[in-house]
Amino acid sequence: MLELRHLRTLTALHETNSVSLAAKRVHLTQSALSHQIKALQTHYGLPIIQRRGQSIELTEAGKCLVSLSGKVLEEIQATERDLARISQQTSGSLRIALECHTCFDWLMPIMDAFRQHWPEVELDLVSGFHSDPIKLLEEGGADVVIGSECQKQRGIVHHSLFRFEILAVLAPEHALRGKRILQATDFADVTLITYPVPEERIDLIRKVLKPAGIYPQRRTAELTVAILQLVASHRGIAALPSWGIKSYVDHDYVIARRIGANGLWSNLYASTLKETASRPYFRDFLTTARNACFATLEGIIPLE
Amino acid sequence: MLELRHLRTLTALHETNSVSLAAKRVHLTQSALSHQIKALQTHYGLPIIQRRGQSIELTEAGKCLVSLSGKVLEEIQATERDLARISQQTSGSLRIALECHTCFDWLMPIMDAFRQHWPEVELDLVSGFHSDPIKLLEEGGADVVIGSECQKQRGIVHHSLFRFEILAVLAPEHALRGKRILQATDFADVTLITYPVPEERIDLIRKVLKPAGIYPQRRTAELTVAILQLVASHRGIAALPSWGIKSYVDHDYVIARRIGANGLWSNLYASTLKETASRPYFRDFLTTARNACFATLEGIIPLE
DNA sequence: GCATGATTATGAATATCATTCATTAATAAT
DNA sequence: ATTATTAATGAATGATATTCATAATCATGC
Repeated sequence: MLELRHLRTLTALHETNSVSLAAKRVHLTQSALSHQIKALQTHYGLPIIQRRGQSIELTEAGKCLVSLSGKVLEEIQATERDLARISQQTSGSLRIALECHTCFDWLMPIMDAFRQHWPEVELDLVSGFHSDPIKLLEEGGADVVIGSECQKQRGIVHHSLFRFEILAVLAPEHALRGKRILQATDFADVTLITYPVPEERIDLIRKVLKPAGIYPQRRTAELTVAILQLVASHRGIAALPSWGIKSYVDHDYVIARRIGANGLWSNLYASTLKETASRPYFRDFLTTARNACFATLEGIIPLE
Repeated sequence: MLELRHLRTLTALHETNSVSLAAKRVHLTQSALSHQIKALQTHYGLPIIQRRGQSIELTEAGKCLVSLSGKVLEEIQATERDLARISQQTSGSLRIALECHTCFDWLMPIMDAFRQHWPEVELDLVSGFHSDPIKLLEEGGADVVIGSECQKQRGIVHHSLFRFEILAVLAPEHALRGKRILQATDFADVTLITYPVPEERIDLIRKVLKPAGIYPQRRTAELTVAILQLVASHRGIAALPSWGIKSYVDHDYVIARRIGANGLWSNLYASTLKETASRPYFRDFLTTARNACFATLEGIIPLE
């Protein structure tokens, strides 16, 4: 018989077009999803998915169930908000500190929705640069830190968001355009365009260039668009999340290249104090953020 | 985590105001529901039900979840209809034979809804009296028989609908009005008003009067209202399902009395051929009928 | 008031069934 | 061809919902 877990699986399948990726998304194994799918198919006597070579595609029946899933899961979320309201756990503060500037891109619409749903929660972005953002939580300067840190620390909980690839961004006519994959040495003689944060917070430098002993020139800009403009006008190369530059790449404004054979990957977490983690409005924020990211951002992978 | 089974349970609780009755409704034990409820309550940190002496009441949180349940379960049913449409198992015939005339009362609105949902299914009521209605199924004269028979028979499936009480119906000023419970002997000198069907199909006669050797006068009428009119004008006593006379009793048009210490009870089944049982439109009809009956008719009890 | 019958709650045992594990089959890329 | 991914499958496992047995709670009748 149909259960909510099937619906959750269906949406994941729909958004990933892959059984194994969808499995990660719902924190199960690929095998579990295969079994679920098979059970559904025999139950309804209809194929739900169709193999299309490597990836899969949803059949008409599958899409039917996905659209059901969308409606149902939203209604459940809404009801759970109502329940929080009844238990009067509806107010508090959610001040978000961002470690990575690009995250503004996907965070904005989520914050708008959040304000609608939790009018009594004081929602804010913590501005300015902070050398140790996790410290902000303990000091009471922020309630959530969105960053790549996930060291175990008493009193702190790290909620996984997703894994994403950082790509090198070049002008379309750049000399390196011929290479499919860039190596550390390719950065020796270029200017690196970054956000105005210290070296150790730039993954490309910390994980790739520094180990190779390469220290390129740097130039900074505050906004993603500004960085891309500099790149497009041949002032240098940037390294940005794949989803942050997608639309610019699609419009041939810039081109993107993998860094290293396996690519340069980074993880994103939403870290909070233990007490914040159990607040209904934070749980709602978290699931909304995850759903929105997986639905909107291409090329991201679930963590754990 | 919330699952559909919880929602199904919630609606059952809402409609019965009793854990044990709700348990029967969803074909589980009372204990299972108690555990489910407890799990939900600890999960949301809110009480879902409240004991009110013998019965229970839903709290605000409970009602919240019930209204969710209503929406969600309907959407699922609708989607499952769509799936049937995709698998093209959407046409056929559903000719319904009624063993008990009173069933018109609840069947009518269900048939109307059914026509909307399954326009390609030929829906009909098989008219006239039939001595052996189950035979109609084998002969191909009907697709569903709604009656109280449930003898095992190869090729036939009996789908339980509900259990209900048959009450004696009297004029408010009737001589027997003082008795809370009527016995077989009380029927010795009265006229029994029934539908125009043979004795063996009238539960009161078959189960109560015949065993006691009592054969009262009989008078027949085609329609329930006609029977009640005769009762109200002192032409005799009738024996009808509790839910069939509720509104008349509520308006003091007639009064109702239990027959025998434990009451006279009867079961209702929807019987079909095995092949009909698996048709999506029949399954939809069945769940709709059950839901509608349990939601509308008071005093009925789930079977099995 | 006490006993009785009916209802709900609870803890331990059980059974069910979803999930994982270990493999195989299928597909794409080098 | 070979290797690397991905999906499918059957058996083993593990989690957990359900039942069983029982206690607690509450109305009702005597």
